[in-house]
Amino acid sequence: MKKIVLIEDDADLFALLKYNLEKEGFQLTGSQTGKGALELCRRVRPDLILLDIMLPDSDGLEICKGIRKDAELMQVPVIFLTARASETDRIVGLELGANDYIVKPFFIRELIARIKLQFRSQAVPARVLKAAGVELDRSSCQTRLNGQPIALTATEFRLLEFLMSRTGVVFSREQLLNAVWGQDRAITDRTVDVYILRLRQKIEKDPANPIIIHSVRGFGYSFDTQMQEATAATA
Amino acid sequence: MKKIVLIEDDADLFALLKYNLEKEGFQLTGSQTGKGALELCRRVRPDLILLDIMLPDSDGLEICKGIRKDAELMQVPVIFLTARASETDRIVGLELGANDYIVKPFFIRELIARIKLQFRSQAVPARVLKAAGVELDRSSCQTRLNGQPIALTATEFRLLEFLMSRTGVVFSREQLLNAVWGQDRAITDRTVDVYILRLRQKIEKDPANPIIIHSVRGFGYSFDTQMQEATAATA
DNA sequence: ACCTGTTCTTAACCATTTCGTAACATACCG
DNA sequence: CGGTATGTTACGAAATGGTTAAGAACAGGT
Repeated sequence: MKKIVLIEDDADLFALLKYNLEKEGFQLTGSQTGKGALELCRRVRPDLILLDIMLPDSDGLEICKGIRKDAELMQVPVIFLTARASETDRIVGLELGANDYIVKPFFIRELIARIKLQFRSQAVPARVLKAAGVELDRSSCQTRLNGQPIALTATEFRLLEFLMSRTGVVFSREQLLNAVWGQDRAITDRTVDVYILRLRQKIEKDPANPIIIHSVRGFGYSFDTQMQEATAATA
Repeated sequence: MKKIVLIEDDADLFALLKYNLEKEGFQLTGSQTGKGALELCRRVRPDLILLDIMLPDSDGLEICKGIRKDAELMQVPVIFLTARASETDRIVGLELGANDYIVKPFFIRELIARIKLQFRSQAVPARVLKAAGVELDRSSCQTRLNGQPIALTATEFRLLEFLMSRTGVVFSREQLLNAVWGQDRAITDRTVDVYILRLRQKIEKDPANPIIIHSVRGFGYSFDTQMQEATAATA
């Protein structure tokens, strides 16, 4: 659960924001004065700070400067709440390290959207396909089976990637050739069989009885973890 | 000078934005269709992308997905231009990697503020890249290995810098040439190999068995300290 | 402008790995 | 049983990447 610190002197707005943000699932701590705001932040270690720029006893901009100087808080995103659009220039122009701002009056949903934006852009988009114990990382071109790295050649990797990107879908050899080998190739469709074999040997527990990469007679192949065997199993 | 790509189908708005953003000192390229937007971005290498969400021929959200999948554009901030506030939920909620959005109609100054915000928050981190005992200082262009300064040529430095700025990501020779040598070069991709070799000789303990700069056969190279060698499957 | 040492880029060679195919073996189906 | 689809094996061809060497381009000093 994400922790947010709110520094806002207007009691009504403070209560309104607290109510709505908690409803949204955030853990809210706050202060209605600027004094001690920094100490509060250091204590709480929030994931985000909402900072009113106009405070009766101190300046929001000063507090932000303090945050950026503090080694522990340096990285925490700060969203300013400002009363006048004309202030945005100061917020953005100065080297304050503000991450965003919002002009009062604003819609709560707008604020929530901007809060989520901060959390989102921090998260590195995972480019990993995962299914049936097989992990395929598109950025590092690595493949793991139950955590253990396995060596795939480039073509094997691309084929597996394509199959895993649409699990459960059966592709004909023709389609696989187009997708993995390219449109203007000149190779036999039986080549696909060989690569399916190689993949099975590398990722199936029992390559002779594949349970991940299935053959669909007359149609093609599919990566499918759900598929049930039609024939009765013997024990 | 910061380069911005603008994808906006409304000709009037396009012209208005182009005028104002260029006046502000940005270098603007753009397209009024969604088609080819990705190619445009790849060619221009913008520092920021402004993307209308509603395009006549394609979906801005799809373009954004494409941007996030492209290794070279992955990190470029995207600001959405949206016609309705209700769309913001989609922008933020989905895993699109939008960095900000602005609801039409908007004040130009507001947009400019948000653009600067992106550049600001970007500029803060990573003056020094550090990994696997390699320290690379972007401002002084100095490199150290385990504290000891090592001499890199300009190209070696840029290549290492690019690889280190995205550790774990595999780049093709083509991508590295684009990123390090520039898009309108005319050199063989094997040149990359030679530079990789030189970097290895300078930073790897055993250049013949590199553990920092990895070759990923069929794909390219990556700077990766985590990578574990995949052993051939044995029974 | 000239010299000089550095850096850049290419070409070539070589060891390996990977690719694609044919051939053979086995399974499935009516 | 015959015919077709798929599994498996083995092998030559092709591609890939590491490495070396050498000329071209460049930069800095004089």
